[in-house]
Amino acid sequence: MEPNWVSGIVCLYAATDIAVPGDTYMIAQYSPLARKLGTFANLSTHEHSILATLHARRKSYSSGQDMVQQGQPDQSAYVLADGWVCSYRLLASGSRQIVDFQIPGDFLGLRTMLCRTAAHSVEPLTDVKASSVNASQLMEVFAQNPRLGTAVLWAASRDDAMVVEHLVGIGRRNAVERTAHLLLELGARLTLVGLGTRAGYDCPLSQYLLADALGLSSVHVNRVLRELREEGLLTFRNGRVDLTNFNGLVALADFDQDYLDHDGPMCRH
Amino acid sequence: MEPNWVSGIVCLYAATDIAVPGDTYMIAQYSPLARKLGTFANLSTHEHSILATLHARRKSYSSGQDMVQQGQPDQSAYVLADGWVCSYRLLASGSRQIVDFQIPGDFLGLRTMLCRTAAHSVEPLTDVKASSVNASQLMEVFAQNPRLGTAVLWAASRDDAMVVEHLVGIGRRNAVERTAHLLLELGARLTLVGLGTRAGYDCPLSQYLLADALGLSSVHVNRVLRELREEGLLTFRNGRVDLTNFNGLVALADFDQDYLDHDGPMCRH
DNA sequence: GCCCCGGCCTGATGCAGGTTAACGCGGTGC
DNA sequence: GCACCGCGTTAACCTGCATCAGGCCGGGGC
Repeated sequence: MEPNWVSGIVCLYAATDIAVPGDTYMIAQYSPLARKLGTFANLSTHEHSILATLHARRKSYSSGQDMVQQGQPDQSAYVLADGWVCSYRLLASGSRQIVDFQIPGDFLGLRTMLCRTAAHSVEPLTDVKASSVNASQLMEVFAQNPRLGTAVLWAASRDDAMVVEHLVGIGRRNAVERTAHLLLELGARLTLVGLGTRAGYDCPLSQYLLADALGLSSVHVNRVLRELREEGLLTFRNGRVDLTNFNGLVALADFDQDYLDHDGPMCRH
Repeated sequence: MEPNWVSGIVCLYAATDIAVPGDTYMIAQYSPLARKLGTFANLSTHEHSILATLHARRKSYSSGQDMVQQGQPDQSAYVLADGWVCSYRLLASGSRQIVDFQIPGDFLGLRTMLCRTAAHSVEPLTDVKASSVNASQLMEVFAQNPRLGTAVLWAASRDDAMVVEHLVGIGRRNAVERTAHLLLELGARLTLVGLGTRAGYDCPLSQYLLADALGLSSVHVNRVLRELREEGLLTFRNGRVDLTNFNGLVALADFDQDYLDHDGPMCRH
């Protein structure tokens, strides 16, 4: 038998009870996914062990080789354990638009799993470790533990919010603001899974990739990065982003520090 | 008792059986929502009557007055019965980006309902009739009839696909292509609910609104519309869009006619 | 040693689209 | 009647970014 999306949504919606704080552990030892969900709701050891089952079928992919191709029907989703990935759309003109980057702890293709046809391609940017999660597996987790389900849906809706944020950025922010915003967002997301701090993070993106995500040419990305460096705001060199002046960047980019972590269903004010 | 998202998702996922064709009726008499979902899966009279219950609590809103404000927690969603609406984000700079327009048959704020904080504001562009749907009501529909639930989730994921499409457009298409694409997309969506044809449709959008959706200035939108008119591709005047040369537009905009209607979970090839 | 290639950096030039500033027109309030 | 306002339209000017073109550096193959 295959479980069922609708009643899953139904259960999840009611599942807003909070874990007993005493029932939690240090999260440093857990997977990025567990860390991420843990910032959203304290997770019990039992819940951590359920999450661990999602990592059962781990595979490796090397950079360059596509994981999902635009238009292909594909039913399984992935949880990214290690490495960076991007999802993008190709246009007839040959140019491409990167819709989002995925970092450890992120889901890949949750939506694809639902609508059965990939709306965009997915390509690893580094060597990648990911666990494939099929629908029934995920559904069972949801059914066993609605709180986890809520957390996962929260994560998914956070991803959507980021797509909207990129839309707003490309539509209404200039190149410098947009670049600063993207790099701050990546920083915030990486910090959530313990891979970055306010001071900076390691970032395997080339200027070409940044360009495709920002809707700019790589030449102009280069100029923008130089500007940001000369203004003493951030330095991006040798695969490392240093947020020299964090507050200055936040002001420049009109970055909402909260939108990534504090508006989940369990964090009502 | 309040039903629950997770098990709802779980049920929905399995619900891919197709309605018995004999069990359907002419759809002309039904609501836009029913027409839209009907193009995706034949609906029985029983299913139509369930859908009708969603329109129980109908309200009117007049253009100008906001329905949902950015950042406000709000738990109810809406089904749009009549009129046009837009969802947008305001920036600190004062400019705004319209994320999407909603037309009759569309849901408003499904995502907001899930994550409890509005990511963007919603404003009626015309006088509007909408039915507010709270979570438990929707969940009950899902529980009673998973096929309907699947259809609704399909509609929701189609909306997401459109946001991605807008992102791609703003990032990588020029003003003319982007404008043509948006107007074609609106045409396709309106046709689905019986409010348009390949020849054209009524459209209450001002050039200012188009500009905010396309990431352009209104002056430039004017130029672009003139170009499209002079090329004999489309005419937008007095609240009416005439698609003079439909195929030409599709070619110009690299418009994928299928992405709106034929990739739902029930339409696997 | 060589070449090749991917990534970074820079300058020159051109154009798409922003900005500002007008004008016209229909509607509406008084 | 006039004044006002929203919307469409156009022209003149300016600029942010693309495009083209080339140089630099480091790593890998041989």
